[in-house]
Amino acid sequence: MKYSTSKENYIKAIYHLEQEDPVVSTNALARQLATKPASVTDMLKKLNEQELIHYEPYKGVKLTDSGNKLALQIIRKHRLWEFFLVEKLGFGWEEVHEIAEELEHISSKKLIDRLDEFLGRPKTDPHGDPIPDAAGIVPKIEKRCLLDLPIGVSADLISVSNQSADMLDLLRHHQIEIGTRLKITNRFRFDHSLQITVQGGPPVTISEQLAAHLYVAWAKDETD
Amino acid sequence: MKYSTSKENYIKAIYHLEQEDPVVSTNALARQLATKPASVTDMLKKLNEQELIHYEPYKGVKLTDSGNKLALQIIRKHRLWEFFLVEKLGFGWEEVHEIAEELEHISSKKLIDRLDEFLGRPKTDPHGDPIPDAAGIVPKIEKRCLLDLPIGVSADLISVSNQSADMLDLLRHHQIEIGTRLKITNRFRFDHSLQITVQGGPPVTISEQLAAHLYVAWAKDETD
DNA sequence: ATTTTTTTTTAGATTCGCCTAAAAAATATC
DNA sequence: GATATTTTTTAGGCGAATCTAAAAAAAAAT
Repeated sequence: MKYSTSKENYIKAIYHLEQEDPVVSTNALARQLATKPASVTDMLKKLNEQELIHYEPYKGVKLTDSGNKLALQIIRKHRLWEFFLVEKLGFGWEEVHEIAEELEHISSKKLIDRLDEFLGRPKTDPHGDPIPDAAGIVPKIEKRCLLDLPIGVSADLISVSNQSADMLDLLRHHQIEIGTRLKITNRFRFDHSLQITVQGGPPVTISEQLAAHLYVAWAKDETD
Repeated sequence: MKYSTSKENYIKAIYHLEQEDPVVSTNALARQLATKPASVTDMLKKLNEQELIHYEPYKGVKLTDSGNKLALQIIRKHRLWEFFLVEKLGFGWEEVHEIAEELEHISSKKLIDRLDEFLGRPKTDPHGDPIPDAAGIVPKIEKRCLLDLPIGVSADLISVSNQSADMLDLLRHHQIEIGTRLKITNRFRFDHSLQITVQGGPPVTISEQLAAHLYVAWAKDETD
């Protein structure tokens, strides 16, 4: 089945909003899609007809199984293209989202499977988000917020939950990227800022705001 | 400036039809785009407003300079993506056209310039058609129809002017591809079929129809 | 338990790209 | 040069996706 770009964008938006709250509201969708609630209602009726969503007036919306499957296909395409753009074409993290928003609507399934293979079947995109496989299975990645990392324990940066140019600028300034080893050396109670070391280098201070967007993995016994 | 996929398709179609006849008719466009003449007239008015074409009712249509530039950008994208699909993802000739028809409408200019670089700035696509450069300059490729090749002169296959699966199937059967060295060893007057050698192998016979779609290059003194 | 506020839906338009049917212009034929 | 044929355009409509303004339903506040 082929769906319009617009419909695919709705499905993807519903998928992402469902992660926060299992029932998605018309207003939330309108905000996410930068459109008006009235337009959303129109579209929800159509998606409901096509059985991509469960929708009852005034009661919010959920993806059906086939809606979920579709969402995962689109996300798979988006993240594979992002990986391609960064790893093969040398784009920076912050540039790729917009381009991938277009590429994710290219329909050929064979294209995406070949691309996956060409890229070496990557498990995550450049921001560390997991790439669903052809069957729609999302690799589970063990990760926790940097804020939860105990003092003195080394951990590797797995993903970042904000990909604005501003944030990536700050990360670059601190020479932090995916895979970088971090260790908390001190916590300041006043503003909850953290003193950390980056790749074993000298300690630097980062804000709680920044740390809240960094996700890391560490082994239980990994004390260095 | 950003144009709709539909408009880009019109511009591309006009460009291709202009190669045959410098003035393009409404009917020819409708045929090419698999649409109705009335729809074409509607669109021509809009393209005229946007100064992509010169259009006067009943008098046919021509691209303006900016229309021409746009057409070349689209063709550049199409052919670069085709090259990518064949050379990097391992697609067969006959599969790539359709996919490239979608990819050619991705808007990022930076993407296409990076892709060009990644691919090694190829001069031709997998069918031997020239790829315009970023400035819209089309490399001139010396080539002549195989039918015009004198008997006994070796020549290399430069391009094919038909990319149907059926044609490519036949080429594959004869083990002919772009770059293959061909030599005519005999011509049969009855049906204008040709006896040729492929890469110096044993002589085989091909139809006039097939030969008419094969374009080759040979040096004046190249007698082997 | 009313009233107020917020959220959501309905009603009616608009733009885009396409359609069919009919009219008008250009071209070909006698 | 008048008539028939073909090509092109006009007129009026339709579905998709959006919008604004107004009505209706749900949720929050008093």
